[in-house]
Amino acid sequence: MTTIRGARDRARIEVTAAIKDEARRQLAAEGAAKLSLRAVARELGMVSSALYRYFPSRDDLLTELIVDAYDAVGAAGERALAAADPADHLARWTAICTGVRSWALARPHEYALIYGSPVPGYSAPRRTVGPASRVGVALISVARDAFDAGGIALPPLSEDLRPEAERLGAEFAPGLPPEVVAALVAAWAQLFGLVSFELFGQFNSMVEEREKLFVHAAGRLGREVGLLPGR
Amino acid sequence: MTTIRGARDRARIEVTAAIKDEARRQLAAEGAAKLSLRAVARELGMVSSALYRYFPSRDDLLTELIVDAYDAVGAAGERALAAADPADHLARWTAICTGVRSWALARPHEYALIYGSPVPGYSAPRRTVGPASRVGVALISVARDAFDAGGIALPPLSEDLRPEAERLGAEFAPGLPPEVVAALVAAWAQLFGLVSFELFGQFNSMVEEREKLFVHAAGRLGREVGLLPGR
DNA sequence: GTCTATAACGAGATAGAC
DNA sequence: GTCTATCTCGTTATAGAC
Repeated sequence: MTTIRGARDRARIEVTAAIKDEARRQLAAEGAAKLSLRAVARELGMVSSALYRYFPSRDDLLTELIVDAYDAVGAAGERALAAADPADHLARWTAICTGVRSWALARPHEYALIYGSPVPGYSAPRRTVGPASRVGVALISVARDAFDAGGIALPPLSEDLRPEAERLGAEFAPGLPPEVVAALVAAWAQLFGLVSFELFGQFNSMVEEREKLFVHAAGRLGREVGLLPGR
Repeated sequence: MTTIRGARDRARIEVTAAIKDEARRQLAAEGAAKLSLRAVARELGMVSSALYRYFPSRDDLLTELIVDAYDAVGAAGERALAAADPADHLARWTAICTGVRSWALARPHEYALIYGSPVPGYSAPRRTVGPASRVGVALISVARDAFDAGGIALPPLSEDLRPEAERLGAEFAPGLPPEVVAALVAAWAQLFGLVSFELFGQFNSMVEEREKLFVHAAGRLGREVGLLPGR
């Protein structure tokens, strides 16, 4: 898409990356709420006003970090999915889940940025929505493969939730029955509940074997969506 | 527990409450990372050094807010449980879940304080552990009632997770089989995944009927733990 | 055109002397 | 407990270097 034309463009890309790297360091040290353009500039030996050539505002820098984080966790899930046994739908599902978890454990502050408390005063713009859905899209793709390969059997949905599930399915997972769509949305949120509890310390001095518990729970989530192993 | 002796104690209690109220207001406006004793004092017309007579440090004030929040969400779950049909185990489970969700929707910033991103530089002391487990204890009690009333049937646990589940069960849910214990821990985390996704904006411009989806998912969580309706 | 630097604004936090 | 001097912040205007 973007072609690099010369030294000028290359320098711009490098400086942009340096700004984001430094911003991520501050994210880890102080949290997103205290991310400051001035501190980033100071650390890079620049003057704060120079940053505005690269990011029109502090919120735009935040948005870039958020989009990058969503893309990174999405890519981690997709990579894990690509490496899984293509014939085992439940294994593919669990692969996405463990891919997400591994990424989160490796980059806890970026995880907190996107799945933790909202940043006070910041409101995410539309362009975060697409990247934010990448993990969900990957989960949907596994459910669709399993459905196409042999159907998925789930108990019927209650009448009051079916219209919503049908609407969601039409928009995000066309072709999948509403029972699966409802289970998918719930499993999607619940997956991140497992990761957040581990990362945010709720399991401290309680759960020791976190990976084993996670794999177990992720598998049960897959079954909730109707997936069966080895099909 | 604490007996109120006179006007001095009453004044102390009132000031303490006023400090916490103001701190909670700042939590909502600026986030936990920016909670500042000075700002609280200023807003109350006090001088910052005076606050140290009530809270030895900013972290102690934070701890108090965290303990209060855990107690409040725990009490909300327990209250909802007490109001549910005692004969319907699945309804009792779902009652706890909706009680937690309602509390979270009513006090989103206190929810974020305890279930959102960790506060940079703050490390929760031991005394938060007890209050933090109240919701979990309520969920366990429902599972125990159902188990005592007629047993719970779940597929056996994989060998590599069983020791951990047995250890957890011995410590937190004695008498319950390890399959139920593992399901309980996972469901506990997943419940807050559902609430966090709704509260932290992941459902924005996506899920509309959030309560309906939540009730559905909470019921499925209860079934994952082995609960059946009306028993 | 592209970038950086200087300076300034209004708002707010902070440290220390008193 | 008060006051002040000095920091921080995001952001903008402007001027000049490449």
